[in-house]
Amino acid sequence: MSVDLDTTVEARLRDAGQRYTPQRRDLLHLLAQAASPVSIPQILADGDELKQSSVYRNLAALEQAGVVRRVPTDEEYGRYELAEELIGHHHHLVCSNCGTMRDVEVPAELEQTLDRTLDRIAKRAGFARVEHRLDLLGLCGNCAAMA
Amino acid sequence: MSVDLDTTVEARLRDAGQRYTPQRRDLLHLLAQAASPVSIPQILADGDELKQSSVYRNLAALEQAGVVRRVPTDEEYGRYELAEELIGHHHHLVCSNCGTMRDVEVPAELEQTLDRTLDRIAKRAGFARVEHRLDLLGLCGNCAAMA
DNA sequence: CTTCCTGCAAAAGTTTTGCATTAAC
DNA sequence: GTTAATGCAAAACTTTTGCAGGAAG
Repeated sequence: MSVDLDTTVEARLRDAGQRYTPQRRDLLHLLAQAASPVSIPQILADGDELKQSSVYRNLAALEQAGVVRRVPTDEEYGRYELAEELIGHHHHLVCSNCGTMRDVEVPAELEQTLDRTLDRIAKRAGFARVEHRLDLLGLCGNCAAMA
Repeated sequence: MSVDLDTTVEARLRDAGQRYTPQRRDLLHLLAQAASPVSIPQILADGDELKQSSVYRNLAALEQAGVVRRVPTDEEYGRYELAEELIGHHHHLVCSNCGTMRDVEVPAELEQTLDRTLDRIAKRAGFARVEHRLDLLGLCGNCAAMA
C-alpha cells in the first residue's frame, strides 16, 4: 500500500466532508492487500476491531467518495474492492463453485476491440456513457480437483 | 412462447422429479415475454396470482432444473431470466441509474475473440470450464434525458 | 465547541422455512 | 393413495438506522 494511496483517499474523503479515520484506513489496507473483491464476512473476520455497523457505514462512505466499489455477485453477502481509478481497469475470474474471485487483466488489444464494438451497440440502443464489465466464470483449481 | 419451450421445460422438471404446474408455466411465460431479466417485485406485481413464497420456491425449482437463471445485479432484489440454453447466449445492457436491463447480442466474431483470449487467461490461472459474462453499463435514453 | 465517527441495539428489507391444505400423478 | 405444490405466517439473514458516547478538527 503506497503513501500515494493514503494521500489520495484522504483527499477524496475531505472533499466529501469526511474524515480518514484509523478504521477507514484499516478497511482500505485490507482491500488493497486482497487484490480481489472481499466479502463483508471476510472483512468482519479479519480482526474484530471492525464492528459490523461501522463496516457497512464506512464502506458506504468510501463508496460515495469514489474510492471503493461494490461488486455484484451471486452470493448472499456484499463484496467490495478498490475503485478502478485507484487500481486500474481489470476483470474478475470467479469460481462458480466456491465463489472466490481473483483480479485479472486482459490484453489492451481486447479491451479496445470490446470498447469499439460495445460503443456501437450501445449507441444503437440509445445508451450513453457506456462501460463494460467482463467476468470469467469457471472452476478454480481447488474445486476442479474435488469434482 | 413456443410449444417447444413448454415441452422442454416440462421434461426438465420431470427429470428432476418435479411438476410443471400452472403457476410455473405462468412464471415461465412472464420471463419469456420480458426479453430481459425480471425482478421479484415485477413478478409479484404482474398479477397477484403469484404469491411471494411460491414465487421464490418456484424460481428455485426452475433454477435447479436448469431453465431459469438468477442474474447478479447491484439492486436490492433478485432478477431472473430464462437459461441461455433456452434463449441463446446473450449479454445485458444495464442502466446505471434506473437499473433496467435489456438483452443484447454482440457479433459472433467478438464472441469468438473473447472465448479464445479468455480461455488462455483462465488456463494460466488454473481455472477450468470457463464461460464469460459481459455487461454494458451506461445511461438509458430516459435517464440521460433527465440528467 | 461543533461536526463527524463509533458501537450497541433495534428496525427494516429480502429471502427461506414450517405446517396444514390442496392439487397432481 | 402417495408425493409434490401452494399459501399463510413466522423465522432467518443481510443491511440500515437511532441514539448516546467519544474522537477529530
